[in-house]
Amino acid sequence: MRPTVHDIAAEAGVSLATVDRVLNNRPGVRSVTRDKVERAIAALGYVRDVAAANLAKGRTYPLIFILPAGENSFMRGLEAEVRAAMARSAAERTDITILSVPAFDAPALAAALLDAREQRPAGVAVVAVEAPEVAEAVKRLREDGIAVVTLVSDLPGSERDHFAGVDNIAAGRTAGSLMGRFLGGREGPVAVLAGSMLVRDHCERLEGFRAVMSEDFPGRRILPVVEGQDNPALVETLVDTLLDKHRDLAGIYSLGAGNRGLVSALEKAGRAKAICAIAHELTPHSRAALVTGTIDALLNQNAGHEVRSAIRVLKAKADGLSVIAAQERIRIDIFLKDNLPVEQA
Amino acid sequence: MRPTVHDIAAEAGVSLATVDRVLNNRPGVRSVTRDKVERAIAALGYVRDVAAANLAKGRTYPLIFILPAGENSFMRGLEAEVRAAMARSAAERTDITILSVPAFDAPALAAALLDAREQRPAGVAVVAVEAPEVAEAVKRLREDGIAVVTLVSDLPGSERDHFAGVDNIAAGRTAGSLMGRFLGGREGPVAVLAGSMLVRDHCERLEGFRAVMSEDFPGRRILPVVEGQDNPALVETLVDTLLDKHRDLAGIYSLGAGNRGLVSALEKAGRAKAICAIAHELTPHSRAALVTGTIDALLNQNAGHEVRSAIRVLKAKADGLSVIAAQERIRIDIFLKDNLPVEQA
DNA sequence: GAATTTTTGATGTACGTAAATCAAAAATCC
DNA sequence: GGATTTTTGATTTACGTACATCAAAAATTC
Repeated sequence: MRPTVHDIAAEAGVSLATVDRVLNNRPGVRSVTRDKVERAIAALGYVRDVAAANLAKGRTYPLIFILPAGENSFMRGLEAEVRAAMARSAAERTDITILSVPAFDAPALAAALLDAREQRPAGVAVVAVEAPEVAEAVKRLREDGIAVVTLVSDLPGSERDHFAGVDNIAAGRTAGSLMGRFLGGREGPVAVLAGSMLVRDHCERLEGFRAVMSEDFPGRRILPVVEGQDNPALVETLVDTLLDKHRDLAGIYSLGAGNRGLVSALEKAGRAKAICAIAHELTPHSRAALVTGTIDALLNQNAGHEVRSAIRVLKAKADGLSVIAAQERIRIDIFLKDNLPVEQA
Repeated sequence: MRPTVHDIAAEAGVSLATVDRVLNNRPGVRSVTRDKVERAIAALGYVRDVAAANLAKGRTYPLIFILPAGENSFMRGLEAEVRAAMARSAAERTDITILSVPAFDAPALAAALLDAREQRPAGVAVVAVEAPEVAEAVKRLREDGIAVVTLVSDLPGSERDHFAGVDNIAAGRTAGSLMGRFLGGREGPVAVLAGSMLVRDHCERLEGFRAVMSEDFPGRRILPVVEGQDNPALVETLVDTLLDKHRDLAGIYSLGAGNRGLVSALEKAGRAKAICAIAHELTPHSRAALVTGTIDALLNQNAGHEVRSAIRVLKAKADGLSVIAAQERIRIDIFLKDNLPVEQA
């Protein structure tokens, strides 16, 4: 059987109360006694029963998630995952609130962060927009002892505790590698479609993509980036123009959202099969396009994993514990039509 | 606050003892009373506090993992993950034992299963070899009320409770898709290297690979399968022969283990860059080969996920609970040199 | 060495559930 | 309607930890 506090008390020859004082860093223990207890803990290999401890403490973690509003499928999926986590809140001793802010709007985001601060949560998870006022707001939260985790899109240089998201430079590189290889010897330039250069994840994907293209496929011409604001209608118009202007277009890398617009533009023009399209995020729309062949490969970050990781990290930080970075790393999934996960109900 | 058994008792107007009888299916409750309690549970949205319940029960789950012996890197990684789970056993209330059997040896595996049965565990996880005697042994375990999960390689048609592994047909299809696209218009046949056709996972990968090649890339010639027994030395000899015999070889799909042999044969022959190699499982060796470019793509199943899923399922089955299949689905990871996870310490 | 402060022990309650016992009440049978 | 069986209530103990209180013992100070 696994040792308990009683066993430690017996082993160390002290009372239960003293063991408790040592375990929970309560004052009033001589250092010799403390040593005795710590030796007993080490000797028996005692580990606190977290379930029993949480039960006794009855502690809960009030957390706030700040997510962009709008019809972006990925973000709505992310929100669904947060709601799923809310359903588990009883078991996980969390108390989660969702705050919605306009997409790509730094002032609104900063205001929402300060709003969140008023509620004195244990932690805040936020899909960041890169701006000084946002970084400043994050700093204020941290000063109040509120843990802050950036979600999906990071805010480097700020004082956030952790970033729960994928390595977007690697994602861009992967997209570049796939694009280069899929195109093989085929002629023609490649277009890049982003949401907004205000968010870090998009910038990084672009950086990674360009790096691989120039290193490994230097002959391929990359057209200037087009920003679609993650808005399907705008994206469709932009792609219409691209297709019209570049009759020899070989590939499109869509590194943001708004895939619906991309897909309908390609299909409308009858160039879905001819053009190699690589996009991000597995949503019902992008999934369908992958199956029909309009999209050739999808890079995905698992929103569920990201949300669960953010919660784990926030709880740990709120308790002043460190996290095992490797364990919280979010992987980049690559989906072809052949390895799509079965659709969930 | 979340409702407790006391709240249900009050709401239903019965005693705590009666609530307990209903919750734990104990006898001696009239159906009218049972209904009353169940309505109260539904009305209050009561969910059992699993942590508290486990604490009170003090239940542990004795589990046995049966793994193939030998120097197969993937299997050793799998074993390491099982050992990691053993380290967590206190927190998870499991008591895990590992049994090692020779690889691809059905009689030995069947004997090990019956051995495991003698220890009356709550559940057994096994890397299956497909043979009637193995299926028969699994049946005996199930008759004794022992939960059985196949791990990595399945045993379809047997009475196992669950398969914790990837969809290997999809994995083979994915490999085929990548191979076809990476080769593009390049000339030359493709070789296929397996471990043994005695294990289901290898058969299925081959099936998926051949299906995609004939559907999507019908012009490409696929050479007859070569079996390397997951043995690096044997694999190297076989690949030497292949390279010698087919001077125009365009690609190699290695669907089993023994990547070390494949890599050294390719590099020795100076044809590492010219031949498109797709292999399975991320190990230190295959990782290095991916970085240098000898291997072009790696398909991977995350051994840690598989082990943890197997344990969750075994615990649930031991308690007679059902599992959410979608939640236990293991994904197929695709790694290129650009999206390799950072090496862990 | 007496007074004071610090350290330690003993004990009890709480968290939410499981499981058992015994008595009381209600339903069923003849 | 009395005897019997079934159902329900009341109460207790336990799981492993947290946390509080009060008294006793030990160490420190003057």
